[in-house]
Amino acid sequence: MIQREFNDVINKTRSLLNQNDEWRNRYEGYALKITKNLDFIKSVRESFRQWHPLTVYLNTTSAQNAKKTVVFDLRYYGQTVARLTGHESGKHKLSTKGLEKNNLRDFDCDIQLNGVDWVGSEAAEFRKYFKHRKGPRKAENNSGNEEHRLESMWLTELLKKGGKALPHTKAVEIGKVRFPMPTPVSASNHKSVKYSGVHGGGIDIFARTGTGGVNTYLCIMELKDENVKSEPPKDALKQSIAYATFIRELLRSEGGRQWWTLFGFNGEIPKQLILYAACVMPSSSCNDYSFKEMTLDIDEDVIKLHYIYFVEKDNMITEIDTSLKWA
DNA sequence: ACGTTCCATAGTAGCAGGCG
DNA sequence: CGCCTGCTACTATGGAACGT
Repeated sequence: MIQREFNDVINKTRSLLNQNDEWRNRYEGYALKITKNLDFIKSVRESFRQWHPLTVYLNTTSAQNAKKTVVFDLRYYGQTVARLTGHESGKHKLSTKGLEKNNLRDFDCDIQLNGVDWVGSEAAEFRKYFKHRKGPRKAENNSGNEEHRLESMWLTELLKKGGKALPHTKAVEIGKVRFPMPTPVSASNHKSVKYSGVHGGGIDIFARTGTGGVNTYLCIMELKDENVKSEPPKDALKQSIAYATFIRELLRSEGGRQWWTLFGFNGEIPKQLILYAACVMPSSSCNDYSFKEMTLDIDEDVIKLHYIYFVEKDNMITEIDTSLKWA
């Protein structure tokens, strides 16, 4: 029975998280530091504009270190092409250090920036280059990047102001910046979850879904760039269930209350926490609907399973087949 | 009816590009 | 360089949708 396989993932993940509990203090520290820096991060983010098609990301390390300056990643089709260092003074700097090789290889971009002014002509030149460049990476070395592209496309979709493909679903951000949520477990090999400490896997797409109040749930989505027999939806789901299990344990841990706020909620954590775990995959003949409405228990809390099968053209979502009730 | 969160729409401000 | 114009990221506001 497939439900048993899913429950095994939960039990395995919980047991790993109990055997290795270094993550508890570590993640509590993350939440404390990030919360402390949050206003600064937000103020820097609001002090400059995001230039389409470049998008701004913030990682955990940078969020923790963001006291006087904050480093954002600037990504193009999901790939980092530059770093923006925001300063209290508003004099932000742009640098391509360490990224030049791939920028040239993947995007034919030979512009090298060494901490130039964000408002200066060199930075403008750089933005302009990507603004006018058409399409993602050059095809000959695009292997491995497809998932990044789709992830970025989905985040853009879920952060749109209106007319989004998946209504009432919004990506979780930190200080109004895209934030890849880390975990201490690796679940990318669907056959076995393992504990990986600081080198754990990240949640592909982390969102809130619902219309407000107790009717809004965190949704842990695992994105795949293919939907084929060898890597079917249920394997992606197992991955999202493992990460959802971590989020459940995190929210029930010492630092849980602060994470709840960082994730975008004002109130207390509900007595019964409901988390959604979903696979996000291109629609194909392998679409699986068998786990629709399936609910898995973690003590008093639950994980509800969902699917999101989509059709995409030119980096835009054109069709959606989902169990999320808002679509 | 209230509280919460997301959505739609209109208005604002800052950038890019064109032109002299 | 400075001015104008169109475009777009962002903000503000009011409303919708849900459970309690």
